[in-house]
Amino acid sequence: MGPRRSARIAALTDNNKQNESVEQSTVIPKRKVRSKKGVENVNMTSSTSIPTENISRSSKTIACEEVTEAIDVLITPAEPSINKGKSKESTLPLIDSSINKGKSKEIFQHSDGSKSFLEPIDSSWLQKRKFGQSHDNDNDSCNNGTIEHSLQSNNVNEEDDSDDWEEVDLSEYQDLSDNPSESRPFPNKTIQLTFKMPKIQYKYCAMAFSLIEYELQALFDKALVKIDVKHANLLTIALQDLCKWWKNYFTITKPGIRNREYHEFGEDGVENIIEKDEFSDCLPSIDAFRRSLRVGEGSRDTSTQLFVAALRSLGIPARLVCSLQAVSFRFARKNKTAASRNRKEGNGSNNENLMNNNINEEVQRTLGLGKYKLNANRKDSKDVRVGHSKKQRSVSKKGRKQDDLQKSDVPPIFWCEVYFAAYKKWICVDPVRALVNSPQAMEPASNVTDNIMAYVVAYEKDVTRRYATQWGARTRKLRVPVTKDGYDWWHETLVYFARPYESKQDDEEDAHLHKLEVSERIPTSIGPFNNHPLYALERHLKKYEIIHPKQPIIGHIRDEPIYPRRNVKQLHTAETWLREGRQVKIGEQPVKHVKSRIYTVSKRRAANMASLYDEDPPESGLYGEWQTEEYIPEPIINGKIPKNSYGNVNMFKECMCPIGGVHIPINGIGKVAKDLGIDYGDAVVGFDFQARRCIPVVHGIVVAKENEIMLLEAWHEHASVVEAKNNAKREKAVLARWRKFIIGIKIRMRLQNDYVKHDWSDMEEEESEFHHGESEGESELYHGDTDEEDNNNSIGVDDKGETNESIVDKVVINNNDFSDYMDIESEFICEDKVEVNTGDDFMNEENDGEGGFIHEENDTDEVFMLE
DNA sequence: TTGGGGTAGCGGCCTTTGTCAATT
DNA sequence: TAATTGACTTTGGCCGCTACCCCA
Repeated sequence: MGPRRSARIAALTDNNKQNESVEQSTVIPKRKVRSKKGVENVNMTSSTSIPTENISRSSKTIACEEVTEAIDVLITPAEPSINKGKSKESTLPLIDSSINKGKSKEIFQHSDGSKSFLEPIDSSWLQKRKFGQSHDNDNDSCNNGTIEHSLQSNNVNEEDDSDDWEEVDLSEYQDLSDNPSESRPFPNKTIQLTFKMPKIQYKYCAMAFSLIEYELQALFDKALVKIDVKHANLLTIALQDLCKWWKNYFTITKPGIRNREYHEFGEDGVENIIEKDEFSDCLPSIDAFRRSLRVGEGSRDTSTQLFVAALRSLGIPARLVCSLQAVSFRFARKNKTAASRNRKEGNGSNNENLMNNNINEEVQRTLGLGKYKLNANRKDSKDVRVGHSKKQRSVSKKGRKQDDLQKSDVPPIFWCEVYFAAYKKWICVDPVRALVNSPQAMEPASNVTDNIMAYVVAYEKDVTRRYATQWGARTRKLRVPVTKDGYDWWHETLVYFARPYESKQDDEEDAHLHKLEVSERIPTSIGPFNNHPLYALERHLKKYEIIHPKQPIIGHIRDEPIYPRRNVKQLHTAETWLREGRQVKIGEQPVKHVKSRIYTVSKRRAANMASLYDEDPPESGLYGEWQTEEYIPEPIINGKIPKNSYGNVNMFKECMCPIGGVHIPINGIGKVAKDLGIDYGDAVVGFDFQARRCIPVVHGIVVAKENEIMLLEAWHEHASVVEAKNNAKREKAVLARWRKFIIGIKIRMRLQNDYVKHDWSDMEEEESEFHHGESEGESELYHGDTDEEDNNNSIGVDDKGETNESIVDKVVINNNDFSDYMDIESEFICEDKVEVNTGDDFMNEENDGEGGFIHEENDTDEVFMLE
């Protein structure tokens, strides 16, 4: 079996990192080598390595498997006499075909005490066998597409299948093998290399492998010796036979995963739903998975997954395909129907309606399943919920028969694909229904709600187009749509799972899928033409669309011409094209007229006037892109800026700037230009729509280029003058506030000096009266007869912020630069602190006093914040 | 069973250059 | 007196899509 497996894998390649490996395999020339003429001998030793290119490739391949431990291998020059394929040490015992042939249900006692019809996988021959297998696989990868080296000769019936091997001119290698000392690729010295040895992972493959009847294995061997159409056909037959055998072997007990609606998840959450699911089996561990294989029972999903494992054990490059049952982003249609029906009929109470809805949901779900039925231990509860529908009862009756599951022709969620190197294609294989190369059979009917085909993935690749016969008409619409700004959720998601490199095989497959997409058959009904990516009908055109040109006509449906979608063109008004930086060519007439939308007040008035005189409402002419050209701005002559009818310059795009002009995007600079006598135009860059009014957005001005420097210099000068003025204004305002603040302090102190020392209660009363009597600002008590006198009574604050009033013991401004307060003041919040040490502790309360300050208590100082 | 046609309901997009009074 | 600023209004109407129903 070993050498034949080598051949097989050479033809079809390793399948774990399938694309990469398969690509390598496809370049393998016709040459084939008898295992008798092997040129290498591999011994297992413990040493390290001089990795060769081929070996490193091998190691790479193995690394794709689940490997954990590394061992060292010593390669010595080949000894042909040993590798005649008959070495007893390297030859595994022959498989007794009776094990698999007709006696597959024989019961064996396993080491763990369990019983099954399978021979225990830890039997010695199997251990040896899988050891041989692993090396065969490894070595195949080492061949680099030039020659195959048989490392192990565990030759099962070698004489029998020797006819399958082709004679290859090995003169080049004959020398090598006969005279090891002269070998060129391997000099006459020991080469040590290291690679990782696969661990227990092969055990699972071996389990599946051991189940397969020997005739089937032989058939695959025969089919895989060569890459041509003849052998590809043989491989198809082998796959069909394998499927039939698998269908008989594996008993389907559950239908598998089904699509759910959003509301079904409720409060249970996804995990609980999965565990409670009656339709699929939740395999919590690899042991459960293995047990399912051993017993030969499980859901349809498990069946396919195990089948893929079996295929891989045969060396077939197979990959699992899954039609993801994503929860729809739309509302549940059926439920809504039922709910509305109940509403209309008005039968029963709300609770009854609710119950009916639930029942209807179950009915729909069950009907959607077609022939599926639950297994025996679940059926009772299900029957109760299903209700009294006649149709449903019939489904229920059918469902009791286990055969229904087995014979079900409802497309599964899982299936697999096998790579045919001869065709350079992945071929669909459905082990549940024993179908080979029937991709169209994988698509569920449109009325089935439990199986929605929207995203079909094969490992890391989206292969939906291979299976969706109505990709553009139906399947595409089931997906989360691409947003207007181009965000494609699905594409972005797949990026995380994609390999960082693309192989030749990937390119071929992508090209094939693309070909399928663009060659989708024309729909046979009207509906699917709506928004179809390839075809279009005139009736589905949107308001701002037109078909141009009206040739070619692809076909007709009910006497209505079908046009290619690429001929559907977008139309715009002349104004909209202008905003895109394009203008309508001279002499072009609108290709379509639409009723003008009445949005602005001015348009409404125009419409009212029209209706007053029984005139037709105003219309807008629409133009296609082919009727427009790039906007050509007018030139500036003698510094005169060309303007539109509103006295502005349209600057929706930078390319619309008048020739010889420059856009200065500074607001307010127009005033400076005006002062200098420079002609300018306000630059309109867009529109705002507020309260049913269209307001142009002006950003800067447009002037002649020769005036730009002069204008900018004047602008900077103007800006500095304005800034100085503003600073002076702020400074004045801040000083006024400081004056007010200090006066407030003075008032408090006077009050304290005059009243507080005598009687606190009196003070409180009088202060209360004081607050009521005085509104804000200085108290009249401290007003002089004149402003001058008043100022003399107040505390003066010089530029350094120091007071000249002796009654205040100390006023400290915690800021070195007084001017900073001006900036702060402008925001009406002063975060810097003014420390006031009055010597008395009379203001230990928060107060928004006459001076407009707030007192904050502090551990160490009295701190006030200006407001 | 499938699909067309009609209807209802909903969400979202479209619109494309004021006027007047108070204040500075 | 001219220039500037800010409030006003307040929400329409249509398109496109989907769900649903009825019927052929």
